[in-house]
Amino acid sequence: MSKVLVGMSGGVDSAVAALLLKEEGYDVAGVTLRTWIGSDGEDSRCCEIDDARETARRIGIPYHVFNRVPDFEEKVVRPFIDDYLRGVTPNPCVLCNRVIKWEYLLYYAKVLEADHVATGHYASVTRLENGRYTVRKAQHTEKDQTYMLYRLTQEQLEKTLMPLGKYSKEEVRSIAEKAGLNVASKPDSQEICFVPDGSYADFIKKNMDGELPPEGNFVDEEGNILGTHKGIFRYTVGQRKRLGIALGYPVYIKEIRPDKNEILLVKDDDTFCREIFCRDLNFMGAPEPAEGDAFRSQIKVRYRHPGQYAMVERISGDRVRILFEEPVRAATPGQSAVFYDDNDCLLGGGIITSA
RNA sequence: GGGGCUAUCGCCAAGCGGUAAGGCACAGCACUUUGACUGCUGUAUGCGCUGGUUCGAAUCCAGCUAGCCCUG
Repeated sequence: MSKVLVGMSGGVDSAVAALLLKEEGYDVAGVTLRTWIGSDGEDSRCCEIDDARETARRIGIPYHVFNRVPDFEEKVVRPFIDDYLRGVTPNPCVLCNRVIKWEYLLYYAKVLEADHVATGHYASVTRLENGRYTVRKAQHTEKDQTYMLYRLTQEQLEKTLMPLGKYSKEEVRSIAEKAGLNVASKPDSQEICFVPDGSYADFIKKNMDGELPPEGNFVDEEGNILGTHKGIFRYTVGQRKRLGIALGYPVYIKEIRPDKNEILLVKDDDTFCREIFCRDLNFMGAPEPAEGDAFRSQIKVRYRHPGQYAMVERISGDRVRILFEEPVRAATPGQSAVFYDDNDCLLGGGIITSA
């Protein structure tokens, strides 16, 4: 019998993933990686251990908790803070999946002699004809989570099971309910797990070293000063709210310029652009393209983005140029551009450097 | 010194005697395993101040105050 380690967050999704695998006949064990301890001593929302343990007991599987707090701090939280301080908008979940979740899930799978790891992501692991592993978008596309998974390696995917790809959120909840799991109606997780109150600016102030980034100017495209911003780490491209500036019409952030400590504001239509560049590439369904090669692909520029067609051209070892067929809104440095084929399979992706 | 104009929510701004539009900003909620976007809801018992006319005034009248402009 094949043994599988299920990463359990304490939420419904991973609980049902464990349940389904158990029903399929796998030898299932539950694992929670403890990644964060809130300042008030509470567990972060990413690892509500009591709920996970209770669920495991209910399903009748062994359950383990492993401490990865220091790793998470170093590999996810630190870069998150550093990015914001340099005027870049990070996506910690994308990073965490590769360097924490899969990294340590697989490590413990080896220790516990499990053949597979599994999670409650809404996505399916698939092997393409070319022999490569990839993830396919969830059938219920509103919940599709493949965007967050694009950094996973072939080695990680090879051993991964995602049982929820065919299910809708409603079905998952109803399965949980039928099984008598107490997490059945638990609210969906949201926002950054280590910033539960959603106020990441306060979080950064509390956790950074050194001086607080200074105030600076909001400017328009002609260089006119429109107002004062409260430190670039508080802002992101495409942002409209909380600028504290009243021009009579809404304005959006087009660009954050750390070198001048200024922020460029434009009218809504001007947040669009056609060309962006990426680095830190990872190829999944697509084999590594040679330098100079280009392919057409559907691209998501943020988690909730329907996707738009573009040509992706590898312009150097770790750099790609993306030219959209239609302008894309508020592509943001630090966020990821993720490539898909027409069968909803993930081809690869990278981190946006400039738009 | 004389003449003129303007004073309505944090900003802009409708209103022109009948019981305070709207935009921006702001706040809350919804949406969301990132940041955003978006949507919905809320926000002046009061219209520079003091009197007066009127059934009724932000809207008419008088005085005062402040700012702006023109003229000496």
